[in-house]
Amino acid sequence: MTDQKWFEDMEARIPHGEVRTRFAPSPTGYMHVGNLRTALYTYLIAKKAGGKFILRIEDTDQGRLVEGAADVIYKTLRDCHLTHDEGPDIGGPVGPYIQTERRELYGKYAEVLLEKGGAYRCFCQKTENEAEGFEKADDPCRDLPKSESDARAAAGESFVIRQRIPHEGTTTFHDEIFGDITVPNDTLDDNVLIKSDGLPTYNFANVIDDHLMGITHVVRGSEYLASAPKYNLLYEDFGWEIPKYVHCSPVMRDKQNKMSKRHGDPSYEDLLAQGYLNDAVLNYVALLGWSPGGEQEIFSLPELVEAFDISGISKSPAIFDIEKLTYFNAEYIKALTPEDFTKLAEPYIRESVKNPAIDISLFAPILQPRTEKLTDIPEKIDFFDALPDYAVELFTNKKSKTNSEVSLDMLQKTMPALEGIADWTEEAIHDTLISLAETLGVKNATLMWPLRIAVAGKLVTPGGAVEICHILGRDETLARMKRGIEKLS
RNA sequence: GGCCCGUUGGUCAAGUGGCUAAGACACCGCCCUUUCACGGCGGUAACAUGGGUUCGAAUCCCGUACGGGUCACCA
Repeated sequence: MTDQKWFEDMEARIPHGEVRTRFAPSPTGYMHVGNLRTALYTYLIAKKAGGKFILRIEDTDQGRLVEGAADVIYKTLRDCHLTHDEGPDIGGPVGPYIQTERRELYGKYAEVLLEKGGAYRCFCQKTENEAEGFEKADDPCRDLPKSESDARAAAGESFVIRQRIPHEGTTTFHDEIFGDITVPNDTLDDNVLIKSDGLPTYNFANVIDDHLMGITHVVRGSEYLASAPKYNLLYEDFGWEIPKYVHCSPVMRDKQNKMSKRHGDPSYEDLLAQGYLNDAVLNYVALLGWSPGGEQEIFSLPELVEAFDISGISKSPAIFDIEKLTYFNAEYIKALTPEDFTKLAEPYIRESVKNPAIDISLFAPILQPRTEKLTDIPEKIDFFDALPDYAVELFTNKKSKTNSEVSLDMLQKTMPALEGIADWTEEAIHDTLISLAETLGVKNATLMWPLRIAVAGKLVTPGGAVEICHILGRDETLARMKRGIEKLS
């Protein structure tokens, strides 16, 4: 096959007439919150337009390869239901979808650019102290005659391929979020396109792949805003259509710094481990830097697809607020069916409640309305397995009108009542206690407070005395009350 | 430092020349209650700054300050 034919075939494969977006992470082994948000927006733009969402792995940095990193990406997308239509794991019409598997292709396009004059070989060796590189005007290779350049390359001399950027004029590009941006060309450097190991840099691979994959909207972090003019120049050199750019501002940890693993900020995986639900994280993250305009805040993924619009993305960076995430999480937990809640909460419940006699489905009603994070659960119910050694002072509560004597009295009168209950149901316990309080002429709290303290042994409990007694079972309840009476006597 | 970008309450944010400047989280108070919580009700709190333009500027223009990005054979 001639090269001409090869290029024609490549072009022929490009899909047209549909919105195509791509999430193009480099495989680092974990998912940043900011990355997740970019993936979400990318997905939403495609799906809102009925288009395709594509996954491409950008692994051209051989020095940073991480074992199994791509799997983390697949798993995250799957868990978040950001289903891609094409990608390394499922294939597609414009594959391969991993850049290292496309390596020879970049070389061919670089040759084309060399031919067109949009790039040149640079034979200068990189040195540590000259990390800034040569001033482009001084780069002796920029004006090397093509014949000499070809000869030295043929002779096996090591080189990189650099983009030849005009010294004069300005370049303007349009971003969907920031609008038109114009920069003087003399502030742009002749970046390396092909490294000496033959692999492309991000700057080149991106342009080639986005074109060959028919990408219509390039969604990425705003750190690429500065190099966007160079990409435009590349598209122009090739005579290719320029995609729409969507540069998203970063997610920050505070006013000054981006969120980062280094600073100990949580990644997506960390958040899950901290007891956050992936749907809640996704919902929160969607609203971090994007506003639907209305007052709705809780959105399912299909609702996000419906509501999403690029014009709602904000220009300025957004600070990640774990407290608001926690609020979303609590809302999502409350919205769970009791069955789903129990299933999700089981491992956390079992951390504290090892007694197999206790039916853990009983916990949903008391835990679900007051659980912000799944990891809060073990501490909340730690008294079920073993009664803590508590202070008698807990029996004293002003609002409930209780003190040691009152509590002792209440406990002693409550015991026989509970012993007499036929069916140990929540309703029966409740009714028995309420009518007893009425008979005794005391307010409900005066009766309930000492009971709750006696059976739980702590001040703050999920649920009230009735629910706790019910879960504990009659024998354990009575045993704990007896301990309370002994304590008070 | 050059170039580019941004700036509404503590945080996320609505707002596109007519505002008494939404809403949410957080915070505070009150109510309810079998504790805490949940729930209900209410409250504190913002247009970085100086000049223009205009009958009128959070909204348009210019400057200043502050913050960010970028200037790698990393992405």
